[in-house]
Amino acid sequence: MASRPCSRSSVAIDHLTGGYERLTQLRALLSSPPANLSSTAAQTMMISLLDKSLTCLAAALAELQSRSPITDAAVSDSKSETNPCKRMRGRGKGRGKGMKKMSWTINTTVSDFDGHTWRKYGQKQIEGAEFPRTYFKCTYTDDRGCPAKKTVQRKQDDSIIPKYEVCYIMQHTCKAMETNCIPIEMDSSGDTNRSKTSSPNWSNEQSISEGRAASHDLSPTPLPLRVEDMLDENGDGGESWSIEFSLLGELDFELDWLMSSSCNGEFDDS
DNA sequence: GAAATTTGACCTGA
DNA sequence: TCAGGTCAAATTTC
Repeated sequence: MASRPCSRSSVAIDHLTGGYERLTQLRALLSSPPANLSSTAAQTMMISLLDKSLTCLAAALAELQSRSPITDAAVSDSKSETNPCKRMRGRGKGRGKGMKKMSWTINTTVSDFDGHTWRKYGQKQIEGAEFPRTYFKCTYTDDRGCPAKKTVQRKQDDSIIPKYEVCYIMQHTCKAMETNCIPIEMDSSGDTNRSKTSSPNWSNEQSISEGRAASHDLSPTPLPLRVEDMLDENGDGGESWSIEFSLLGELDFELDWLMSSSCNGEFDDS
């Protein structure tokens, strides 16, 4: 049983708490929408709340990533051959030093919420997968040397809303994350300042935005908000844990933290 | 014209 | 040998 990661970082807890509070407020808003608000304004507020929740969660992830001790337990326990996070060994041109990188996965219906800009650099049909895997790297990889990458794998799912497994690899060094938990401004101006910087173009039929759009079609019916902290029970000492959120029965994302780094702090061989 | 995306080829670890 | 990650030229978009 891995030590509870929450105890490692009060900052991460703060971010998680902030995200939870916003989700709670969102639920309250859905349960009893203010009568003086138009449906459009209410939806705008909901979207704003949701976006801020997501940025808080992303900030928590970043905090945990930057503070977590390095261990190779998770890597050695990699079982999933289709999970890029658990398989990353630096294949490809000019690589091959056996680099192992910090990574974590998020199962989500909204994969473009992380507030970063990404450039697609590849797409690959993965064996056994119905949909191709898409490879992104930070827009600033070239000019700022930011090592952050992510892969997006649409998962086979019978539901209408597509689900994606987003694997983040390495942390952004290009800029401070735009993920600080900002005090909620419960205005109804309609200006949500929604982040439009991430994933500017989801290629092909990969309508990731489609999932986002669907997620915005929120029903006023109060639905359960569930936050579960599910620590890894493998008991192998690996720094692996996940937090699953299920919001409104429509939006869900699972933070599957995997410390897949074991190179004594050398995250990259570049 | 610059930037981003597409896509086939290439490379490497398993 | 194969699967998967990356490169880079061609193409598309703004």
